Amino acid sequence: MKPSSSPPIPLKLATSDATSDATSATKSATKSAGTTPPSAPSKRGGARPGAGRPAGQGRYGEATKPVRLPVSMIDEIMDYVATGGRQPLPLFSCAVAAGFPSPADDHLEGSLDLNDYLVKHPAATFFVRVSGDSMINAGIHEDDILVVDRSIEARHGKIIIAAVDGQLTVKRLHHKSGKTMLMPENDRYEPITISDEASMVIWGVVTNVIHSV
Amino acid sequence: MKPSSSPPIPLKLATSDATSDATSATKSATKSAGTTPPSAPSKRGGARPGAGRPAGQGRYGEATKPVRLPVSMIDEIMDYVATGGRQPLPLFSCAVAAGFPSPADDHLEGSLDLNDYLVKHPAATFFVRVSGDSMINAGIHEDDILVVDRSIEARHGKIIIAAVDGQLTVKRLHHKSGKTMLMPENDRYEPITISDEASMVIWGVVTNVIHSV
DNA sequence: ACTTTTGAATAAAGTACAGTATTCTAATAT
DNA sequence: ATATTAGAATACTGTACTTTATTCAAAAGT
Repeated sequence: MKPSSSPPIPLKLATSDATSDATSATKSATKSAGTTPPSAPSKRGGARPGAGRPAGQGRYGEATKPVRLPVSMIDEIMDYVATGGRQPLPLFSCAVAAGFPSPADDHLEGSLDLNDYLVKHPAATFFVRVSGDSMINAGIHEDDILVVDRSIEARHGKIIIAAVDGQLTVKRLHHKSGKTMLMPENDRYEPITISDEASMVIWGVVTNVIHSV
Repeated sequence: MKPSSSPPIPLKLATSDATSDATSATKSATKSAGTTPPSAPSKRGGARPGAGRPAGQGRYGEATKPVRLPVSMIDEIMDYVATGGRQPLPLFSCAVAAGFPSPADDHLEGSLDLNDYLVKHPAATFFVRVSGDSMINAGIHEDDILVVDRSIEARHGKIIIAAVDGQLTVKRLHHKSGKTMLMPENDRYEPITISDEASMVIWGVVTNVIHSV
């Protein structure tokens, strides 16, 4: 699928090459000088400094440099470049503005890159799609996507992803007087007591919940 | 693979300049073979097909091609390439596995790229940081980040970002019998009736809520 | 027989170059 | 005076070419 909805790069169509044969034109003019009166050659477009194509008129509005890239990634890279690279999108805030009516800038907090914001440890991060509503009071709903970081230590009170009896669950981890429990946040569910620590494998700590409205 | 099976004639042009002194000296020494016996040159490393550096031994393990890139993005691109390009992280699911104990693969749903998932229209998307708890029952908490898409039509029932009297708010949009209202989802707040449509500017429709646990 | 040395073969990498595209102005035409 | 045109200047672009790096096996050494 090609989600390139916004083409910010103006692609210029290659026109045919009628205009660019300066050399041959000059040559023919020089050659024809013998047959044509010497005054014939047009004298338009005088020689002068400052003529020529201005810089920054290229596809990218700036200088370019050839770089070698693995062939398998070239398409993806071109896409990446065409969409302006990593796209930190603007971040606004609902905070009460100083005066009003308030221009957009009064609300502008800066810009935000989702990957930077949500994925602090790319090699240790994965996602989990939620099923069930056992953590509804923690704001975790069915079909939400959880951002999970394996590199964060699973401490008491953290919301974790754990495999219990081969079943993947999201619960809040409780360590209390030597006992380990997995606490749901929904009155209709009961806490799970972990009698044998070996029967539970903690996959990681939930850092964010992504909910679709 | 390589359409040109015929080996091109390897012509080496002596273009080096810095070494020209030494080279020419050596050359002349070598060339003036009168001094050196013709049998002298070592015969090791015999000529044979199949010798040479194997393909795929380069930095990327595959063929490369020079591509022109805007200079301002080269560093970023090299980073992008070095990290393996866009990194769709694994997505798991809590769904009940067929058997157990269940290996991780039983839960693997695929992979997910956050930007693809959350930002459908990059040019029309921005983020809003939430303040206040007027939408708490919609699962929107203080300091959550909202993903907002300007290109989605603000219909009745959608959660929207609107500027009312210069104040940015998130509410559910109600159109009812010709009246427009902004509905909070928290009993402690009152609906806002929009008497003058001109006093409200709808910025966009909320598509996702990102919550930090 | 085994190890070490050596140069050819070949791929990788970077860059220079030739060809192309574009703009500006003087010369010409209206 | 105004509009049009042609040509020079110069930036953009892709790729061919040079240079560098690496591997392999034959030859030489032990």
